[in-house]
Amino acid sequence: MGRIAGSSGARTAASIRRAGLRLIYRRGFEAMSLRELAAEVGIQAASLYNHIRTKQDLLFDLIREHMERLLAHTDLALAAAPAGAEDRLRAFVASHVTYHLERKHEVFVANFELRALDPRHFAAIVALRRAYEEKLVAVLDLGVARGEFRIGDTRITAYAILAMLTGACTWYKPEGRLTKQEVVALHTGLVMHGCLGLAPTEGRSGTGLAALSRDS
Amino acid sequence: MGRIAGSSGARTAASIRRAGLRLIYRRGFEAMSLRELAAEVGIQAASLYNHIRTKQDLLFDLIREHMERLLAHTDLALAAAPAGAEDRLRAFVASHVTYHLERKHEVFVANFELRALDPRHFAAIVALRRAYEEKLVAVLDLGVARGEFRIGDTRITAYAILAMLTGACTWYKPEGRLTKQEVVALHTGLVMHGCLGLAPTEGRSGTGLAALSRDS
DNA sequence: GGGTTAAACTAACGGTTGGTAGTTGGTAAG
DNA sequence: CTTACCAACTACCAACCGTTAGTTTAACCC
Repeated sequence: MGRIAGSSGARTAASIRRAGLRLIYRRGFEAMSLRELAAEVGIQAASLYNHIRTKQDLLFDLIREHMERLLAHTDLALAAAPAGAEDRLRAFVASHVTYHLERKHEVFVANFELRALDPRHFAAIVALRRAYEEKLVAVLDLGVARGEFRIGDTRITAYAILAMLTGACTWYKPEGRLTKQEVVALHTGLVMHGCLGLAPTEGRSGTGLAALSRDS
Repeated sequence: MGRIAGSSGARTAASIRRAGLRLIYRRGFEAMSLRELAAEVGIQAASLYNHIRTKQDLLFDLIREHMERLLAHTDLALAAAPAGAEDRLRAFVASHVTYHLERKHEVFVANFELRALDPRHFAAIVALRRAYEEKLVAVLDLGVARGEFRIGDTRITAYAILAMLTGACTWYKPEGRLTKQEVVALHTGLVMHGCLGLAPTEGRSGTGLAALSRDS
């Protein structure tokens, strides 16, 4: 048999990427075999090589593409936000959560299959991640510089915020109890109050509201 | 060759678990081969089967053991805490972060290799995870009932908090810039202020402190 | 419509995988 | 001091892995 009637390179390539993402998400990169992927697409395993260079390259491309889209999305959101730190943090949180809730598979793969990348590819992705984290750190630094935020260490706080926000897409289901907007609002509330609050105290404090007013 | 001079079943079994945990953490469960594991332990692959039933069972045992230890650790911390919601939340956060920073490998495996479990084992672990989450939800519910916490949805908030706290052990390094105590303090601050603050508002607010005082 | 290219196929490669069978010698209880 | 058991070994499956080679046919371009 040769080429199949109606087949199109671009369509097959897209199908491979879509199926690959889903399979890696569900079974893990190492656990997914190329025969399995090919079956999902509806072609033979060897035919995959008309569209990908290696299995490793497929993973790398998927992750890199996701990271670049994420960076672009964030730049857009931040560019549209006012100059104030609180507004920018709000914009970042909303952008991050919204984007992540809509890209569950990509997020999972990009976060938890990094170790399957070879050193070269790994370094490239880590650089992109770093660039992304830096955007949040910059917002937090701005807030600290302007006296709007009370936080201990902006980098660690950024990591904590990102972990919290990203975590949402491990349990979020579109048909679930909460709407996307509610999830965004809830996380925005947690982050804003976490950052606007007091610096962590080592001692005991009274009631929450008392502790808050102590600083205002 | 038969049994090797000085070999002991208990010691080998422990060595297998230790090496297995490290290898699964570093390379992933599917990527780790039993020959690789055996080499790390210093025996032949087939000899592993004197100590484990299957590869799958090794993973399950490692995760289950971790979850049970985590539950016990938390129970202890909560039992020692006062009855107030804020104190109990503080105790939970400190317990969780401390324990997790010390068990980086276990945490990673227990969180990200769940999909490698077959349905039976998967269900068992999910039940344990649920039980753990429930402990935090209970603390949050208590705080809401006593009017100490201002949060939207206790279950989602619990997920968000857990994601944030657990995230710490993906970047924490014992020899790093911050001490364990500082990491605990920082996360405690974020969580406490996040929970003691306002319920999330949909509109825009002024400065952070103004927003806080609006509700107090 | 002839020639080129794209995209599928079949067949197979060397290597690895988790797991089993059967054997052997050290360990320890009686 | 015997004997039963434990924990290692060697040897070997059948299945599967990612990948390559070579072939065939549909689609596209001039």
